[in-house]
Amino acid sequence: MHRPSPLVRKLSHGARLSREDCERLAAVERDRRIVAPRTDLIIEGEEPEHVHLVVSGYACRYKTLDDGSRSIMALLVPGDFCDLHVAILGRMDHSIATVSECEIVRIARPTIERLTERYPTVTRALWWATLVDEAVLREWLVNMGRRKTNQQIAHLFCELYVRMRTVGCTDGNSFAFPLTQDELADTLGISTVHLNRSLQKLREDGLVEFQGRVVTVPDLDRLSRYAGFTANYLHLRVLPDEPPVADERPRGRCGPR
Amino acid sequence: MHRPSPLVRKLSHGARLSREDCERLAAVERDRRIVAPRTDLIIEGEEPEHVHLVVSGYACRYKTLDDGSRSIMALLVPGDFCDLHVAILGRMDHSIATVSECEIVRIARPTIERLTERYPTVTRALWWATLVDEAVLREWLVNMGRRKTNQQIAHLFCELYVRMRTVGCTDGNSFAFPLTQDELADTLGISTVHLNRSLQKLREDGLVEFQGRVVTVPDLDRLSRYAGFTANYLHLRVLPDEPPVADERPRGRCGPR
DNA sequence: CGCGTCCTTGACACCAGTCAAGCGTTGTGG
DNA sequence: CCACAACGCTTGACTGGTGTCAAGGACGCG
Repeated sequence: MHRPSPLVRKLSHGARLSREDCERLAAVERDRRIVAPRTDLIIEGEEPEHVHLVVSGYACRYKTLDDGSRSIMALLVPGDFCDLHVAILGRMDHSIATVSECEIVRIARPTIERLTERYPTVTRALWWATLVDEAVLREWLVNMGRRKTNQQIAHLFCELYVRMRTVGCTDGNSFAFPLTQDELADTLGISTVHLNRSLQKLREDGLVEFQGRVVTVPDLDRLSRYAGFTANYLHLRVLPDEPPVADERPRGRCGPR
Repeated sequence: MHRPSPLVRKLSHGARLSREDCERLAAVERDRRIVAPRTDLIIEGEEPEHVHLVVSGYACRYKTLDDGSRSIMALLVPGDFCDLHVAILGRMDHSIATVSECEIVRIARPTIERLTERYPTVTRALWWATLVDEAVLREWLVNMGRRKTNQQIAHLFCELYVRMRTVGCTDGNSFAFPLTQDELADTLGISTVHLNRSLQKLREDGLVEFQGRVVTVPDLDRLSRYAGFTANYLHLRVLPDEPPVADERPRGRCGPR
């Protein structure tokens, strides 16, 4: 027996998956491909035939406005679907790109449909995943609207730490974080310069370390208190006290191999 | 034959509902109750037994932070579900309150489950509705992050005009908008004073009128261009050129009666 | 070695938040 | 019917957070 995939780890918080369910999900994940960093997977306006799933690395949802500014509306980590919704909505209303090098699974739409027609538990799990995505979006909205910059950054790091841990992609107190500061600024809705200075403040206060595409959170409790972070909106079954998995990837990578 | 309910009008953009489907949905909407303005329907942390649907009036999703500030993460207008997700996620991660006086339908969870088990088209329509909610959240994130205040306000008004029109709640160029400026500021993530001054600017420029809980958009095209608004993320089948419905409610109210 | 990408820093302007007061409207009770 | 209170909108003054522009520096890659 080998370790479960990020997807299975994540979905097991959303439904009680039988061993068969897990195997069905695993079967779907077989066809993987490596995608270079900063590569578009889907572009706004397309009507893709495949659903994409991140197995390792970071991807993001984004939109580019008329004036050239960019908004990153979601970070996709291992176990996250990129576009489960497109089967129903039809046309993409935003683009998706890799941030780091990624392993991506492409799943034909009929495969998903077959899965959801036959296995209600799997359906429920997928349903759950998209609802959690929605909850994350709401929290980001709160973050941008009503928290001050430092808290906002800290909050994002708390969230990512917990999300990465639930899919087994943390290494002790650290996790991979391949975004440039420009990209991070675009996800927080602030300017690069301001982000840079705020980050320095957080480092000075010993709340986070940030070097070489790896973020370290020395004391998650302290950072959470600082940011006003609670994991409730992630709707994890096993609460975030779940001990980090023992053996993990070395620095700068994320996802199983 | 009487006019379709806001819910049915809205969902018909998401799936090709048969007449029977429409009747099933209408049946569910029979048990209505009036709720006073500024009343909580559900509070963060609860595990409600019912799903709520807005038939008339405005409601909102919101969170209150530790420092007392409030963030409004969604405006719910006629035809919108408040908490379809709670059946799967279990616990509410935010609260929902009425803004104006509302007509609210309460639907027992088993009723929803029965509906979705038997009628795939209805299921698809509900699925679609929650995905549109998610798309709206993404657009709001863009709005807060990368548009300047005036555009941001204008964009929200464009969105609401189109949403209200698709459920038959506009009156020519006008629609009900019962939020106070404090509430509007909390949904845009800015301060009341700043909002007030920005609003005045929009009025001076003749882009929107705003009086007595009614917003008027004299020229939707102009406002859309100003705000950088496109309706694509609302995923409506009939594009927003759809002429406003002929007979409509008078000022200050919304929703059928 | 040289170029490009990303991070860092300084200077400066201005957008936006806060505090505080005034005004208008509404509704309620004497 | 009027007075008062409550609420929401508006305004001014002031401060500080945040964006912009620009330049320098560190690092990695070809």
